[in-house]
Amino acid sequence: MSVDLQLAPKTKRPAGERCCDPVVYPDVEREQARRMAAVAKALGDPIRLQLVDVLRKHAGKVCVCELVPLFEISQPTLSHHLGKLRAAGIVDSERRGLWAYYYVIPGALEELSGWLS
Amino acid sequence: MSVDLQLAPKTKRPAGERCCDPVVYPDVEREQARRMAAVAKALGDPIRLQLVDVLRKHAGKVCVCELVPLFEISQPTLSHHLGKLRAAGIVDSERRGLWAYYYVIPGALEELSGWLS
DNA sequence: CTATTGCATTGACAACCATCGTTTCAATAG
DNA sequence: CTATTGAAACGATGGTTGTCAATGCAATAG
Repeated sequence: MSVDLQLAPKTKRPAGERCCDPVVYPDVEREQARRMAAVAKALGDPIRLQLVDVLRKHAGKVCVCELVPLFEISQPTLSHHLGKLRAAGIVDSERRGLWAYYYVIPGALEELSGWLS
Repeated sequence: MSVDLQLAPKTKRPAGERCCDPVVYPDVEREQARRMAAVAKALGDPIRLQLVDVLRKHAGKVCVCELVPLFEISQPTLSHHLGKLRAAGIVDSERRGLWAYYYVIPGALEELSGWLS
């Protein structure tokens, strides 16, 4: 994430003049921003953030039935949240018999994490 | 962010038994999750994320009129986005003369950044 | 001082998307 | 067969995102 904009001088000007010239914004930036915003948006719910937290701790895999009692929401709602995290590319699941085991995809949070720090 | 849950064993069980016992979830965790999710939510839009990026780069202050030409949205819409970032405690503004200068509040992203990495 | 110009915020509104529960269903195990 | 897990479908509610119009302020012009 590097922008390098040519910002107009922030000095006082007489009224009647334009404030600043338009600046082109690189498209690459826009794509990166779109990706990172999608991840951030998926994390923008306390339940989903806690879900990711639990899944990251238990690096292996956690079955959905173990997640349900942690939150005061119904099982279908939890399933819905997991589906959103999966759609955002943050987690994935693996079905073994009756149970579905979720895990955080390695590196899924790297881009955002790197940009933030 | 430390959860320390007592997860039930992920072994196969005969049908007819409950999958796992309910587990208490620490309230402290919940508050942290709520705070970080609020920040993530504010960053969950490409425009807002790029706004934060630009403001972080120009650590000083950038006037709104310089931000407008960077995005293909109207000025009021940009103002709304800035308002959301301010409501989330990520940025603040300072008015000098005609212009409003925005800056990222130091440390505003630290908690989320630390949890992510 | 008053009028005018320009920057930024705020409000109202339409269109869209998210959240959540209830119900339903496919798949699996006994 | 029955019981269980987890996901999909539906609808009700509420929140986002965007525009335009109106307002609040600062600074210059007369």
